[in-house]
Amino acid sequence: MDRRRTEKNDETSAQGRPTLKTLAFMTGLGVTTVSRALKDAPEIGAETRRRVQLVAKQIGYRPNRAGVRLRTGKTNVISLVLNTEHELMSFVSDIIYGVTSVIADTPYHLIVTPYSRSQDPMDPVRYLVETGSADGIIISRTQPDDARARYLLERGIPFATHGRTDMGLVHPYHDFDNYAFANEAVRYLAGMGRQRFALLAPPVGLTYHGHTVNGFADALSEVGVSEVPFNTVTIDQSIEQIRTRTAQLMRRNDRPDGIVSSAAASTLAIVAGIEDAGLELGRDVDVVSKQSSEFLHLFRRELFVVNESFRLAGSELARAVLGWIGGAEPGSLQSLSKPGEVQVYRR
Amino acid sequence: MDRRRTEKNDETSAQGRPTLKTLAFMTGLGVTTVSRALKDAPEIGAETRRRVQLVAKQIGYRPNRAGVRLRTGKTNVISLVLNTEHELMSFVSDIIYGVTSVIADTPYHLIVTPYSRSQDPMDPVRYLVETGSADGIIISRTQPDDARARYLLERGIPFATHGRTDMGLVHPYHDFDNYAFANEAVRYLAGMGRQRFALLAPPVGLTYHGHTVNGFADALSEVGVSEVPFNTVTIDQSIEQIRTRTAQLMRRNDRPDGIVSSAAASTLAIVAGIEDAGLELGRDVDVVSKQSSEFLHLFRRELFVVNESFRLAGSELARAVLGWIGGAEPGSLQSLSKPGEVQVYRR
DNA sequence: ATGGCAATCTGTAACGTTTCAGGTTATTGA
DNA sequence: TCAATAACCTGAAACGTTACAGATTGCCAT
Repeated sequence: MDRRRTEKNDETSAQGRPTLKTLAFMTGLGVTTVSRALKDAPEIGAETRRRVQLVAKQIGYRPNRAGVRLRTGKTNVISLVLNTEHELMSFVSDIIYGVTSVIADTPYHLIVTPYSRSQDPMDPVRYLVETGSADGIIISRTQPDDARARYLLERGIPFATHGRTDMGLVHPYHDFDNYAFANEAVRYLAGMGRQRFALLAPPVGLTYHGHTVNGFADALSEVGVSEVPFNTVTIDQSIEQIRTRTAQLMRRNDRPDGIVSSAAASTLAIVAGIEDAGLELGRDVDVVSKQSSEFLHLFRRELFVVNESFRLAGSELARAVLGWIGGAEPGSLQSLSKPGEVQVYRR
Repeated sequence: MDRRRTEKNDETSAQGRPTLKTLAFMTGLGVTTVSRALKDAPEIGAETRRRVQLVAKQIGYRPNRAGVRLRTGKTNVISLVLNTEHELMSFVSDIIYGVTSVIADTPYHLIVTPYSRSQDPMDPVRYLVETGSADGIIISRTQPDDARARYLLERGIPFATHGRTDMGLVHPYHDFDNYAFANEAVRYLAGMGRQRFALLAPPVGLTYHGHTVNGFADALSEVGVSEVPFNTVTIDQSIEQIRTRTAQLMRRNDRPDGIVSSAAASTLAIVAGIEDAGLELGRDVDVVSKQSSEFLHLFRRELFVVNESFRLAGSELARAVLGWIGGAEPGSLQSLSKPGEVQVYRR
C-alpha cells in the first residue's frame, strides 16, 4: 500500500510525524537550510539556527533513521555478536547493560546478532559487514589469531573485542587481566600453605585461556608448588562434566589442595565434585574463583573470590567502538581491567 | 561526503553491493519487474521470475533495509524492552536466546531497548512507537493494568507481553503458570508434613505477583495450613535484604517450616538467612524454589525446585509478535506454560 | 479486419535525508 | 556609482525500494 498523503503536495503536515519538510514549512525556510541549521552548520545565520532548533524541539522532531541511513550509509547501530550456546549467562545480561548504559544518550541502537555453536564465528560478522547493518561491532570469545578482527580491520569497520588478540594488529579491546588473576590466586592459596594446584581454565583457543594458563604456571614455578592438571576440561564444559572430572581428580592420592576456577558457574560444579569425593571445602582443599556477580559467598562461605565486572566490560567496549567511529585512534581505545583483592567471606 | 558513484548514470555497477538496479541491468528488465519477480508477484512470467531469482541468488543480492524501510515503513526490527536494574540475570540472556532462535531465519533484527529504574516504563515504548523504530515489541514486567499494553493496543502496534494483563483487553502473551507453581509448592511441602508457610513473592504491582500469591493462599486454605508473612520483601529486593529478613523470620517462635521462593537468586539469600538463624535446611525448614537454570541442586541438594524456562518464553514471545505482524489473531497468540513436577535432588 | 482483453512488463514518483551547485541580498572597497 | 565579495539561503538530485498507472504484445471472438 502506498503511504503517500492524500494531498499530493501537502504543506499542511498536521498528520504523521514531523520531517524536515514540516520544519521547513513552519519556519518558512528551505529543507536544506533546516537540515543544516539542525547540525549547526556555520553558513546558517545564528538567529535562524536558534529559531529552527527551537521549533524542532517544540514539535519533537526526530530525524528519520531510514532517511539518514539511505542517504549517508550511517546506521546508528552497534551490533553485539554473541555465541548462543557458550556465553555465560551473566555475561550476556551484564554486558548488554554496560553497552546500553553508554549508548543511552546517543542516537545508537543496540542490535544483538547471534550465532550458534555449529556456525563459523565469521558468519554473523560477514553478514553485518555485507549488509552494512552496523556502524560498529562488538565481538567476544576473542582468539589470538582472530579471523573476525582481521576481516574487520581489512574493511575498516570499527569494532572492539572483548579480550585481546595476538596478531600484531592494533584495535580497540577491553580485557580482564586473567594473567594477574590466576597468578594472584595461586599465590594466595600458596600463602595459606596449599601445595598442589589445579586450574579450571577457559576454553583452549580463546586468548584468555593462554593468559590464564600462563599466570597460573608462572605463579606455580615462582612459589615452587606443583600442578595437578584438569586436562581437557574447561569452563565451557557442562556442569556435570566438570563435577565428574573434579570428583575423579579429588579421589587421587596426589589430589589438588588448591583449585583456581575461571568461572563462577563452574565453581559450583567443582565444589559439588569435591563433596562427591567426600572431601570438605576449606579443610581438604581451597578454591579461588572468579565471579561476575556477588553470589558465591552465599553458596559456600569458604570460597575465595575475585570479581570481574562484565558491566564494566560492556561499557568500555561500547565506549571503544563509539570512540573509533568518532575518529579516535584505535590504539588509544584499549583497556585492561586489573583484578581486585582476593575476597574472603569465611568467618 | 556524497557517496554517489563516479559515473553519474552507471549501469556497470561493478562496485558496491548489488541493488535492484544492478539486477535490472543484468537481466535486461526494469527495476519494477525485478522487484516484483523477487517477491513472487503473479503478474510476472514464470520464467522471468525464475531467471531473476537465479541471478539474485548468484550475485548475493540482499534488499537494502534502509530503502525498504523508507519506502514502506517496515523496519524488520523486533524490540525487546528491558528494565536495566530489575531484570534477573538469567532472564535476559535466556530470553534473548529464545527470541533470536526464532528470529534467526527471518529478516528480523533484534534490538534491545533499555530503561532504568527511575524512568517511566512507558518511555522506551513511546520512543519506539513515535520514531517507528520497530515492527513489533516485547515487554516484560507486565502489570494487571498495563499502560504500555493499552498504549500499543490503541495504536495497533504488534506486541507481546511476558506475563498476562488483566484489563479485559486481548493481546498476545506468554506466561508461566505461577498460580499452579505456588499452589503445588505448598501442597508438596504440606505433603511432607510442613505446617507454617512463607512466600517470597514477586514484586507487588506485577501481574504474576497476584497469581503467585493467590496460588499460595488458595493452597494454604485448601490444605488447612497457616501463613507466616514475608511482609514487604519481594524477589526484587537485594540479596542482603532478603537474607536479613529471612533470618529475622526464622528466629521467631512461629517461624515458617516451609518456604516458597519465586526466584533462584533469592533462594540463595533465603538459605543463607536460614543458616544465619542457626537452622538447617531440610530439617527445620524446607524450601521450594523456581529456577531458570539448573544450578540450585549444586547449592544445597535439600532444595526442591521447579523449572521455568525463559528460553521458551523468549521463543514463544517472538513467535507471538511475528504471528501478529503476520496477521494472525492476537487472541490466538497466547500461551501459558505449566510448571513441571517439583524436583528432588536429596539422596 | 477490429475491438477487447489478458498477460507481461515498465517509467515515474515518492518515502526523508544530505550534498552539490548555485542564487539572492546586503555590504564593502575603490 | 559599480563591481566584488561575504553571508545566507535554496532547488535539484540521489540513496534503494515499492505502488501506481500505464504501455506493449499477442490472441480471441466477432
